[in-house]
Amino acid sequence: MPVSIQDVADRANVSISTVSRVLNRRNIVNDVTRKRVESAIEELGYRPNVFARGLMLRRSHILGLVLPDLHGEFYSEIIRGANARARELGYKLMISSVAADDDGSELMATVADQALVDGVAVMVSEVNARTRATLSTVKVPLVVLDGEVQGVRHDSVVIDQRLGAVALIEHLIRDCGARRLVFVGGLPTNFDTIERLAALQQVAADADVKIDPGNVYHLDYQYDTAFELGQKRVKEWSRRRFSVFAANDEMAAGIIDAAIDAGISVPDELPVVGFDDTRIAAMTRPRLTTVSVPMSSMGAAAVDLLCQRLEDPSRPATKLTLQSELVVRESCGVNSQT
Amino acid sequence: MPVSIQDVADRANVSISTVSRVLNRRNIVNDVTRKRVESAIEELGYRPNVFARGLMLRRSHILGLVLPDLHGEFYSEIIRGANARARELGYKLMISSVAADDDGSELMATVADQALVDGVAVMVSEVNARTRATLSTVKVPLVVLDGEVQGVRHDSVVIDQRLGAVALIEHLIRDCGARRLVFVGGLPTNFDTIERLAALQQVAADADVKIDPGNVYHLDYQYDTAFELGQKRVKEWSRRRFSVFAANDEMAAGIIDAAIDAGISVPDELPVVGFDDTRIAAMTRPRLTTVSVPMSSMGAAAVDLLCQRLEDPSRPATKLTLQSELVVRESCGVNSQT
DNA sequence: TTGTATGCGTTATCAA
DNA sequence: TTGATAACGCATACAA
Repeated sequence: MPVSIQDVADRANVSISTVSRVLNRRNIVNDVTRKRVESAIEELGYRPNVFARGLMLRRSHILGLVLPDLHGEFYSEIIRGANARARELGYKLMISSVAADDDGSELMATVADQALVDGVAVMVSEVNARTRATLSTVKVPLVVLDGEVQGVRHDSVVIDQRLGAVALIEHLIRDCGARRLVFVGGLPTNFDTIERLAALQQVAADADVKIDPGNVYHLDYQYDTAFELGQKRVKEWSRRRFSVFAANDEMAAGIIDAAIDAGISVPDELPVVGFDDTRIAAMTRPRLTTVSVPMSSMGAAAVDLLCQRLEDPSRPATKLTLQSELVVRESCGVNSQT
Repeated sequence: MPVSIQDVADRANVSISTVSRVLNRRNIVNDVTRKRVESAIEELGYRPNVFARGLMLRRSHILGLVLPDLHGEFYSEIIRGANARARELGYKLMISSVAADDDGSELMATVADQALVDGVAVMVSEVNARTRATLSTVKVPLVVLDGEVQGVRHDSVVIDQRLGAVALIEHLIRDCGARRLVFVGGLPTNFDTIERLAALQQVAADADVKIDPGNVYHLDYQYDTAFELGQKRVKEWSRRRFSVFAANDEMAAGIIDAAIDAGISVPDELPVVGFDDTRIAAMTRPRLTTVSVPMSSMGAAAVDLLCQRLEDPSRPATKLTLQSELVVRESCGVNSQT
């Protein structure tokens, strides 16, 4: 049933080498024979066997993309960006996700599965000894998304959250007059949470604004849990003139809705800002002031980096930094339309 | 650099066949030799070459998943479900998306790329002659998601939107007293839009409720365009006591926000319902009455079907139907908590 | 229980 | 410009 290069050769009365040549470097074969081979290919509906070809060329033209099972839009936007670029460059994408709370074994299995990919982009929500050990076993070009793994040679694409976060908080403090802040983040070990909280603390210290450790909450990036937290705290926060910095839009939306349900006006009685600038940010009322993070660009950049290293393996390790950007809308109290 | 089965054999002082045997979990290998081979494998960090193996076994253990570039959450939920099940069954997932407005050539290219997958699940936003022609060239097991392709042998998993849609509209008419309806859908050629509109028209006819063709809008499933439409129409709709049936949650959210911005109360002055029960549905105020659609189950089912056919190619074509379900919240005017 | 030899479909090397 | 043939790494029928 499967038609091989030999079948084509037979039908065109040539050798398999000739068929292979019209397939790959078509110019070095006589016009007439080429036509003959081409129509044989056409008639037989011949497609080269990917495995045989991969065996020879040691290339699959497949890239791996390993993601933690993230809060929705991030996830899909990275895939979208990576997918689009991969197609442009003639690659396909193999995707797997490993649970955010993975103990490392799942990542291990996933990475081991990558035997056939030409390169792999990995996003780990948390870098620890185990992930480091696992990633050090990767034999193909490796790109780490949104993080760095010490002691492992890899390119990386990171988002400079710092700049956007700093701009956001400065805006909150300087332009909106925030004096007391609440931080609602993900797990304390989460890379993004760490970065965003660090930015907050730095700017707050500079501006002589207090962050009480009791006002740092670690949730799970979900709307529901943030909403529940909001239900409990929102009145107090409002009374004490707090402003809320949520580490993603979804949690910000949860807080806002809890406030509104409690009859508290956002931003007048409680300013709230988010992070990521997902579609949700334009759907809340008031619309979210947030930081836009180039998610799909990150996916595309990862693919770029992978392909570049594939072409030039000796290239020095590259770290690509993408900028995040403050997006001022209504939820912070100063609607300076950009 | 790449360590082959021969290297392992050498190191363990056995032949490659023995290595191959311990690899394929054949218990027909002496315990002592097996141990020796296993530690050789371990020490060398040997991984079987996927291509060589594929060449022999004619199996890659990779499944293809082709999706249109859909409205966010649908897309990622299907991937999530498919990915999880694929892992359970020992398969990997290759994902590609083809633009919803593809003229067919992109789908063609994508499908042609699937040469190495053991099977492929395809979701087409629109079934036409061209997609049909393209899909008929697929040589591996094919599962069509949310649609059927005449004349092409394939399994399929569809969501019975009809039932959920009918329940939704009956609820709107019977329980909420809707007498005039506006439909806001996607493109007229979109499968989901067609189904949902058909359900609407059927129920409306049965209940003697009018659907003026002028009140059927075809947008693009996005929040923004629905919001814009809402800005123009919401007052008139409210004045004339219309209810709005949006074909997805995102557009419903757009309409609701436009209404609220215009000072129109939802649902009191304008009931609005959505479809899909995405996370957005719980984030609107009022919360959306909608129809829950088992998105991730669809992905998982697709993988199941693929694997089943892989095991038994002669199995008759299967059509798996997943049920959708009415979810009553607040946006329709009757908050009968389920 | 283990080893030898063959073939899977392709590209690459070399000779014609 | 073309053809014969040797790899590529693995699984397997068959021999030992």
